[in-house]
Amino acid sequence: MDVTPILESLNDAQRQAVTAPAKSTLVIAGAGSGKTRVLVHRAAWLIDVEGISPQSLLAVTFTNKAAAEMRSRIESLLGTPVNHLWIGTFHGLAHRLLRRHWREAGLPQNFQIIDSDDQLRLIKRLLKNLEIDDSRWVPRDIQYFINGQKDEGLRPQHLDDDGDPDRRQMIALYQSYEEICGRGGLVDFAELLLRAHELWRDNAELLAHYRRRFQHLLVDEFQDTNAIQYAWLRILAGTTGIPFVVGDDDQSIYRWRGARVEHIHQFQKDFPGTTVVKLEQNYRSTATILNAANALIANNSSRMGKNLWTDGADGEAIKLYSAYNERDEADFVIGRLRDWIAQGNLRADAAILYRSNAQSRVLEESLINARIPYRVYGGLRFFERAEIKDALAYLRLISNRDDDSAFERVVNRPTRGIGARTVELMRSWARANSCPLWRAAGAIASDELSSRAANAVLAFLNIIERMARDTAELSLEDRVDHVIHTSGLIDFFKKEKGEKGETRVENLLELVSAAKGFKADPAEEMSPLDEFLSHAALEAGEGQADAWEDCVQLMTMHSAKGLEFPLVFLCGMEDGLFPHQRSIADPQGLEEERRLCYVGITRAKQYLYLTYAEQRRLHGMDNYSQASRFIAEIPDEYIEEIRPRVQVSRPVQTTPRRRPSGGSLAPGSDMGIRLGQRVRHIKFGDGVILNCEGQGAHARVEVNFETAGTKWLVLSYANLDLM
DNA sequence: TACTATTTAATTTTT
DNA sequence: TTAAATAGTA
Repeated sequence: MDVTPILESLNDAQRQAVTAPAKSTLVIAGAGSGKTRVLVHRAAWLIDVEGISPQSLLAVTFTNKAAAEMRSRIESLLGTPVNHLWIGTFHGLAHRLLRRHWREAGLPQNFQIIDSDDQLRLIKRLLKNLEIDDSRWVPRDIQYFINGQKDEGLRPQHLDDDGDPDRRQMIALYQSYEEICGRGGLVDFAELLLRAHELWRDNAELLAHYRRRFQHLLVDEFQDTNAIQYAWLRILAGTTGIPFVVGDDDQSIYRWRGARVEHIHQFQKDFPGTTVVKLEQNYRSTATILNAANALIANNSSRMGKNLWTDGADGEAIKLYSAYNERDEADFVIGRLRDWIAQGNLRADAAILYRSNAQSRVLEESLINARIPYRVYGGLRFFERAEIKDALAYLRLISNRDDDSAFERVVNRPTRGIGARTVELMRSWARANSCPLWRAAGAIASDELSSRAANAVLAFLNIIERMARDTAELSLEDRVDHVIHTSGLIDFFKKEKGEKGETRVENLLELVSAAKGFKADPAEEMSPLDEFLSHAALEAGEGQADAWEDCVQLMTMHSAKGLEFPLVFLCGMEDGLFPHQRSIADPQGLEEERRLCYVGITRAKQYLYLTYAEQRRLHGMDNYSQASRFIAEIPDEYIEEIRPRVQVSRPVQTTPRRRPSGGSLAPGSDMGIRLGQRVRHIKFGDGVILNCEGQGAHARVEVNFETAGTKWLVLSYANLDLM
């Protein structure tokens, strides 16, 4: 067997990982060290060299995108399509299992997957039903609680209230939520994982079957596994399965949604004799960038320990720009982008990264002014759009009348005279009889309702029944097409004025094309419709379609994970913003922020800019902040500070004239500023003016504050009071 | 029922 | 600031 194609392009460490003996292996793969490549080559190695059947391989990723990429790279490496190789997300694979074994899993055959939006609605409705005050019991908190428990593999009956009445209530709500889901055949994301785990736990034969089948378990982004995902892997591996997991403890940034880096340590305990391979050679960034990243992350405790290196050039120093405010910060970035583009570089090779989405606004405005095309990542995805979810809800009802979540969504959409009061009656009847809304609707229509309301309700029930009947024989796309028209959704959105309505109609038509392009897998034991609905829930689609044009990339540092760009800006490097205020107090939180910063820095291949604003408008309030502590954690030798281009530097107006009304300095005014003048700042307190420079809107003063130290402030923003 | 005024709160996000 | 949710009005 010629192993050259699989091994020739690998370095020693990568090769060691790829050819590791057939026992558990842990690969600690630093940023840009060829993590995916190792997984892909390992799969190829097992299949081609070790002669393992693709059937015996299970590859798990966190996103659909990563799964698709892995499959295509394996196939191109092997030079042939690989069938019967299971590659997917944890959720996708769990879903597959549950569809195959719905009976054993205790689910109805046509169970539906609900996304977090549906889940939240369900919880809100539940609170209404139980007449619980939703300001005391915040739906989001309850959702967080439920998902958190499920992520830990815990059912309500496993939970103890510890005598805490609040907790008891939470558990009770969890319980009620489960009942609703059970009644409607609804499965949320966390439930997919939990059920799949229980399926194996409680069915020895099934488990034995899958253990026999899947000998090799390949796992990507292992540092992001949560408890139930890890438990799922462990139960599948048993004592015979061979896990090959790849991750980077320094890039774990999803603790807040249940991910536990600790699994990396736990793994070595659970699988004694694990081969550990560290990939530390980086093929992405300059030495300067790597050194900075290494120095930063060294401030974290309990790491596996790892030092990225490159045999490439040092590259340029990291540039640090301290802006007056967020506008100035944006202008600075735009200036650099202009240079970049003028030098003939691709806009798409530049990325602006930030901690929170709200920061994109100012940057976007400046980009628009400068006429630089850009693309913001994140935001609503295709299958998450309201009109699409409406259409899907009709389809869900066609598939399953008991789906309360879908029922509530479209019962009066478009409006058909079924108001809040009528729905309320249905809810209480349903609650009293522990039955789905569909049955309740039929029941109250025949006695409790006024004839007008009853007619409206019956009309709705009829529409659904008729649609189900009339489309049963149609193809999926014709079915969708029929539904969006006869449901009245198209007409409803056509009436909506402005461009919004148009877009919504277009999106609905796009849904028909999506259905047309959707190829159902005949091997799956479900109807094409159910399969399409599952697909819609599990794969929410692209955020923005116009990825073609060459444009600057804007995204949060979280969404940048896994990507790389020749030119990167990390904006808003201020304490309070990054690290975020809400994480600053908690050591674990702070470490996670630091890892996020590490992720951000290591996105850059050649040029990295850090920028921060001395003053930033947040929530309509002016905030003054210090440079992020992370900047100080990077050794000076790697950083070059860029000073704002100062044109004139001379003292302004040395003789104080009459103060402006209120004693505060109006924007653009130079009044009252002289060296030695005592001033008071809303946040920094009292201080003395040491220095001034510039004029008009750009005039700045250096103030030595008694408690906050010396600072440069822009006069027109600082709102100093003369003392 | 639909539109408008008022209140409230405000990381990060994939499935 | 602003977006979303809620309350109040036509």
